[in-house]
Amino acid sequence: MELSERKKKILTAVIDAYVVTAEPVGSKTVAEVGKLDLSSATIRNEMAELTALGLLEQPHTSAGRVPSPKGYRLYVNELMVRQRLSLEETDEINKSMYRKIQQLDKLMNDIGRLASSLTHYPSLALTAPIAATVSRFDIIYVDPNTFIVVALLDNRSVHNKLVTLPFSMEAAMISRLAAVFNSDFTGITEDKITPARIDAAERACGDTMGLVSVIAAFTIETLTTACHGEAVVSGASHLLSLPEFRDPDKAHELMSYLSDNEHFLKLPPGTDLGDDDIQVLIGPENVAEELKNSSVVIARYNAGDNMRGLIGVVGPTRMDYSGVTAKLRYIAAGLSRLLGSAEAPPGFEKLQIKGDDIGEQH
Amino acid sequence: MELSERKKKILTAVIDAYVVTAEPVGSKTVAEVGKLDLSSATIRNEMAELTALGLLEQPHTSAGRVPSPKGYRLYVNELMVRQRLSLEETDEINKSMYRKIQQLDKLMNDIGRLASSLTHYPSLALTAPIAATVSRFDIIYVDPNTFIVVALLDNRSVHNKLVTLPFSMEAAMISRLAAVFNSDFTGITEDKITPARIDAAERACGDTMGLVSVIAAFTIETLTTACHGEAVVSGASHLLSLPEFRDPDKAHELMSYLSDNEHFLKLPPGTDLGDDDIQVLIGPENVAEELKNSSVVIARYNAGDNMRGLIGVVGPTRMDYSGVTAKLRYIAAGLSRLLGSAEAPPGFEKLQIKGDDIGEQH
DNA sequence: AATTAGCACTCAGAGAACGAGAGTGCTAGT
DNA sequence: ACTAGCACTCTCGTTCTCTGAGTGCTAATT
Repeated sequence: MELSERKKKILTAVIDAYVVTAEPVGSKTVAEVGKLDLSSATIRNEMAELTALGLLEQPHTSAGRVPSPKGYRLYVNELMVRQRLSLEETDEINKSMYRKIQQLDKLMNDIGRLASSLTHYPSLALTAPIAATVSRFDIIYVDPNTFIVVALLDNRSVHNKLVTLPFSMEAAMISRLAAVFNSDFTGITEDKITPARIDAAERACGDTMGLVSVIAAFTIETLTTACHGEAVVSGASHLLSLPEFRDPDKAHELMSYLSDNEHFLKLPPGTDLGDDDIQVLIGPENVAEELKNSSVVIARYNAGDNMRGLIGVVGPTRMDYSGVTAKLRYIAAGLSRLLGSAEAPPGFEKLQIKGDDIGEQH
Repeated sequence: MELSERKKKILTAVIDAYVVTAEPVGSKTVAEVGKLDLSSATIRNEMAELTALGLLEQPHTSAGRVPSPKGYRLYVNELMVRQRLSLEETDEINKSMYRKIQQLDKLMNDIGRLASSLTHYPSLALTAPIAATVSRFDIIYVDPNTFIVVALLDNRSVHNKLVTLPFSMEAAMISRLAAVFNSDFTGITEDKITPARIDAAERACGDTMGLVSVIAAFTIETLTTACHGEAVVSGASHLLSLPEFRDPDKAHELMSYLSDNEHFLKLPPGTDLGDDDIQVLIGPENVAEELKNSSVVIARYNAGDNMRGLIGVVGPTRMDYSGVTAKLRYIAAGLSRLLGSAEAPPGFEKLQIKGDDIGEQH
């Protein structure tokens, strides 16, 4: 069933007003802000019909109307104008994004923080789990008791571990270990590292001291954590300034849910983002009980096969969907662009420039 | 002025009761739980005197008494019995601590979470800034456009960076770079890496393509972040279950303060932990305005020269100081022990065992 | 037929009034 | 030195009332 143009306008007006005030919206208010030249009585009739359609709700008989989840859904799908960010906003995003791109491990944190401070909602930033393999091992001999294992993964991240031995060992062993690992442990996923394979490697190296086991264990650990995906939640305290969370119990419920970020690791596979790279989950559309009264907006970023993930915010169903989606879309696009350019990854030029900067500072 | 034994007992009783109920404590309650065989009237008189001494406070005339910060201070300094942890508790701590000790970078996070879940207060975990130097460089040639820089720091942590070039370069350059960096950039702190030194290194290597700059910049970055110290706050949502933070504004104030963990980076130098490795800051003793109504308990861990830091919790002044200090003390001691044993660092034996485990699983 | 003005009705929320109960300080008695 | 008793204080929860925003409906208007 298609809504009349007028009903659409009224629904939009109700949502717009409710988003800023968090108070039920009356017919009079709609008449004023809605830019329709109608009396409040006419609007009352229309609003009654919208309520009958389940797009609006009435907290109690003599109160104004509040958008229902279904109403928000319609708004998000059809009515919402795709907002453009102001120059100041894009500027701010760009600046924050380019600044800290260097440390990739800190990136998720920073992006989350950015999203949160931009939208004033708690944000979540997560990387999708992707099966990784080691594409190359190097083992650095430090002293007879110490060596460093370096593993270069196929997603171009580098991991290392310092190994200290309670006995000494000759340097030749190192090169044997490196050779064996490079031939037998590269290009395979974590589950392929079987005890059989480890045994074979031990024989191949003539290792009687468990060195192969140590390196294999490090490899397994590296691959699992690399695959694991990670979730960070930032800015949870923003919730407390929202009227819907003035009830400390409500706030507590959601915040404890958010603080266990394991919950969100399960998110990416389940959610299909469809054509657009953004998805809005309104109130009861969320599977988690704790989120049934809140909305989640997530945008996907996609930096080649190496790195994918989501960036999103959590807020009350009364949310500035237009603004939030615009901001998240922009951040995600930036992230894809920045990380995706595999040829000039985390900043060769930038690093060089940074070197120069330092040169001038001193 | 020395308090009579009886007054001490009464003060202790008031604090003990207030800690669990968060309600002003009346003379009758003290008479019951205080184990003194006195009538409430006598206790009333004593409590009046304690109030006059500023150790107790009265929210209003016809209410019971509440400990003042001064009262807590006295309690913490003299009255509090040093609590022993139960076997279950130490077990739990030990288990959680040994489990995840492997990934040193995740450690702070996990320890913070542990402290928080144990005490039910928000926790903060931070590492002290310590000047670091590189003790050894290695550069791994991957392909003509790619190499990996590995830096072993004097605190035995290893850092690396994958560098991708927009042009190709011969392998010989790599060894020259490694040699120069190992001779000229080891054992020096970040501020010694001057443009002059970089220029000299560039000439020494015959580097015209800025490779030295890239590596130098990486070194600087590594050293500064290694020095920088880090702070993580976990479990902030615990605040919301406390009666003193039922007022959302109060909760919001403290939580936003906590969520900006920069604040705590400044903490360690300022605070002198005295003889004992634990410190309690009660209410107004805190410098930060936002903490004037809360207490902070911090314990220091010290793992040799390589790693020092603090682990602490934030809570209302009404806090189970005895239990919290005991737990933090235990965690900090465990941390010192675990990290401090530089000879068997992040788990050689454990890793080996882990390898075996995996062997059996498959 | 669509819109509007008018009106009676509903109901949440703010404020006043009130009583109960916990706790106090003081006095007089043990 | 301690305690029993008592008058007094003050918060907190309850009840009650009143106000006002907002509604739905009807009758009038365009």
